[in-house]
This record gives sequence, C-alpha cells and structure tokens, in this order.
Amino acid sequence: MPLDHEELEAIQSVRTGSRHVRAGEVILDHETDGEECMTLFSGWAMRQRALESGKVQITSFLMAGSFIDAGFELANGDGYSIEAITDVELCLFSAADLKKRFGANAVLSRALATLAQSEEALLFEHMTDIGRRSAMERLAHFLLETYTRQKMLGMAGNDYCPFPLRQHHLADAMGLSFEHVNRMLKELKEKGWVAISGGRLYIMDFASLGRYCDFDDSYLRPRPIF
Amino acid sequence: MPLDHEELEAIQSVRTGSRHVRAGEVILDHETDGEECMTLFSGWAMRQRALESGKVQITSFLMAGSFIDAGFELANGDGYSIEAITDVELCLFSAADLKKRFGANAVLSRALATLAQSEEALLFEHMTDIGRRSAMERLAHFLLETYTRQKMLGMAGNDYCPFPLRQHHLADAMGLSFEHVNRMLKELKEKGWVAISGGRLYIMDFASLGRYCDFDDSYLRPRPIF
DNA sequence: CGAGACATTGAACTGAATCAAAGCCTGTGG
DNA sequence: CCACAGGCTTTGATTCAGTTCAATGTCTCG
Repeated sequence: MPLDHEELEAIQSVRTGSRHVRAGEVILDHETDGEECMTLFSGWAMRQRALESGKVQITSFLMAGSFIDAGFELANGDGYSIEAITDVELCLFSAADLKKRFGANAVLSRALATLAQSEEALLFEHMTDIGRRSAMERLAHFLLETYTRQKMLGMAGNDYCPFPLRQHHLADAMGLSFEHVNRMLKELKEKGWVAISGGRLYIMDFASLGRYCDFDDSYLRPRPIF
Repeated sequence: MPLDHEELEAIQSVRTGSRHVRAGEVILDHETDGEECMTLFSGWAMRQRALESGKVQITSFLMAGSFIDAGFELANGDGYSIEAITDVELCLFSAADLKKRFGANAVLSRALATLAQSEEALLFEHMTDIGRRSAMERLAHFLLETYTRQKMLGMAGNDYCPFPLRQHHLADAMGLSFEHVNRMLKELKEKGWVAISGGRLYIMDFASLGRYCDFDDSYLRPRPIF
C-alpha cells in the first residue's frame, strides 16, 4: 500500500518462484530446511504450536499478504509449524536477495517493519482474548476481527466474508474445547448476531457484537501487500 | 550482539537523550504523543491492554534491551500502555533519524528485524501458555522463561535472578486470578522446584520444572542490544 | 451406499474464579 | 520506638464457566 511502482519492481525482481500447497498440508515445520521468505498470495493458513500433550495452540491465521520468513520460523524450535487450511498459493523470495534490497531501500525496509508490527498488534489482541475474555466474548471478538481483516483485503461483501475455518480451528485458536465453541456459536446465532454457513461468515449485527465484546478495530491497520 | 563497532556508532549518533521513569509510572499511553523510539536500558516494564471491564492483560514484560517504537505502539488504540514496574532508564532516539539509518545500513535493519522477531517468538509461546497449559504449567513455564531471559542478559546467578514482579503481575500476564497464582506458587515451592523471596527468583530444580512444563528454550534467541 | 469427518447435544465433573477474612510486611509520622 | 495505614499475601468456602466423556446426528464424496 505505501509501496510505489519502483519498490514493487524491486521486490518482484528477487522473486524466485511460486509454490502451491494443498489444504491440510504443511507449509513449513522443523524438518523443513531453507532460508527463503514467502508471501501468502491466496488462501488461508495457520501458524501453530503443538505441545507434547497433544494440545495445539493456533497463534495466528495467515491470509493474503501475510509474510513468512522461513529462516526465522524454523528457529523457534520443535512444535511450531505453518499449515495450509485451504489450498494456498505462495510467492517465494530468496531471503538473501530480499535482505540485500531490504537494506538498500528505506521504503522497503519500512514496509517489512510495518508488516511485522501489524502482525504483532494482532497477537496482542489475540492474547487479551484468550487471557481475559469469556468464551463468548472471545468468539465474538475473533469473528469481528476476521471479518474486518477480510474486508480490508477486499474479500468481504456487505455483511459477509469467506470463512473456511472449522469449529476445531476456532477452538484451537481461542484455547477452548470444540464442544464449547459449538455451544457458544449457537448462542451467538440465536441472538441474531452472526451466522456461519456454506463457507461464509455472516455478520448480522455488527453494532451489537462490537458492543458486546468491546471491539475497536484500530489495532488492525492496513498493511503493505506485495 | 551481531553489531560491530561501526554500527553501534551509527546508532549512538541518532540518540537524542535518555529518560528516567519511576516505578509504577506510565512510559507510554494513548495520550502520549511523539514519534520517538526507545530502548530500555535498565529496569523492568510491562506492555498491557486494559479492557472496559477493568480486567488487564499483560502482553509482555520488557527488560534490558527491549525496543519500543512509540509511533507504532500508539497506533494500537485505547487501552494499550507501557508502564514501569521498577525504576527504569530509557535511551531515546529520533524515529526519523533511526529510520533513515535503518534504511541505509543493512546490518542495522537486520538487527531491528531480529529484535522484532524475537519479540514475536516470545508472544507465540506466551499465547500457548495461556491457551493450552494448566495454571501450574503456565507459571512453571513463565518462571523458567524469565530466568532464562535474565541469564541471557547476564543478570542471573547460578540458580537465581532478580524478580521485581508481584503476584498480581503474574496473574495479569497468565490470565489467572491472583489468589490462584498464590496457591500454585505455593505448590511449586512445596515441590522444591522454585522459590521467590527478597525480590529474587530461585530456580531450585530446573530439570524437574522443565520436564513438567515442556520447556524448550530455543524460542529465546540472543538479541542485539544497543 | 457407506465411510469418515464434522457438528450437535446432554450429563457429570473439575480447575479456576469469586467472595470473604485474616495475616504480614514496610514505611511514615507522631 | 511504637502505632497504624496501605499494599501485598495467604487461606478457606463456595460457585461457575468451561472441560470431558459419551452418544447421536448430518453432510460430503468416492
């Protein structure tokens, strides 16, 4: 978004290819090697941490424009991985080349920093969800966040957006059991606030939802996409 | 750490001063204006999000070397703030100047990116704590993390480190009630694994603790300090 | 049609929150 | 040097949000 034609060119010039990953497959885990960077071009993916106990925490959902630095992700240790939720199209970059440009071009480096920061803002809010909101508030908040992110990407209609997540994804992202997610979702629907069906999320009463869970979208800033 | 003399010089040259903040005071909130960046030079601080309901989530504890980009923090919206826990010494930089250098010097920009990434790794693990570990596991994990961070900064003795946090800080960071923190802490002490007293955290059985909460320090990478 | 994955519902259980009192330091002022 | 105020910590009793266990239902696709 804050990138002009020339910067886009600069980035495109270090592009080394693209990669297609099928729904459900691993994009990156501790067994992967490689130092490349990627951008999620289309589809949804998730970053997760699996514990010894078998429990899983989804730390973020990746959508169009999300940036992945393999070298960095892999340093996190076992248990961390990124997996495709839907079919996914990735743009690949050589990390070395990218970092060369990145050092040579102030606008570019700022774009990457902005990207990292907006990712972090999401994490802060997500953590607050899990730590200090009730199950229903968490869900309401998460659904509004997701709708808003999709809207910013131009993927949303007036009151709906694509929604490929299953209830167990919600559970693992919100730190809840999937049965409880099911019950809370049902209640939110009975209130006439949201509905999920046919792979879509319908926000039927944005105002009530927002009031209920104290949603303020200012932490969701527009991000550069390339 | 990956910075050589020249880069340090480069950074020092955009330093605009320092600032002292007393324990308990606000370093930054939505009422602050300013675009500067800062480095925490000494002391402990916390980044937190306050909800309408009065509940608070501490998203991170800042210690020596933590980097704060005011411009970015302030964009997060109401409710977010950074506050000093102990007396704190900050180094100030002009954001504009820093970003100029940052664009002009590849090593420097990489240092800042590394900083952001290592911050993010902490958030991932912290989220897993809150979402998928039991209260006692969370505490055990957090205490090991804290000890390890302090050790990497050279602040720790063989089995102890400084620990200025109160039980209510732990509660707000882990998403628990302070009473429950108290009970769990007591149990961890009775097991002979840790003790907190006189402003210090004593790790009395690192191995057992680590085994108990599935602690793996690889997400805690050494970071550049300036 | 049948298998597997996902969703729904109900009942019993439990980890952690809340509510309610005391206890215990530490610094401050008389 | 003692008293006592305010901020922490500790402990106990009670309640509740969310988990677990156990079925049953439903969709989709080969």
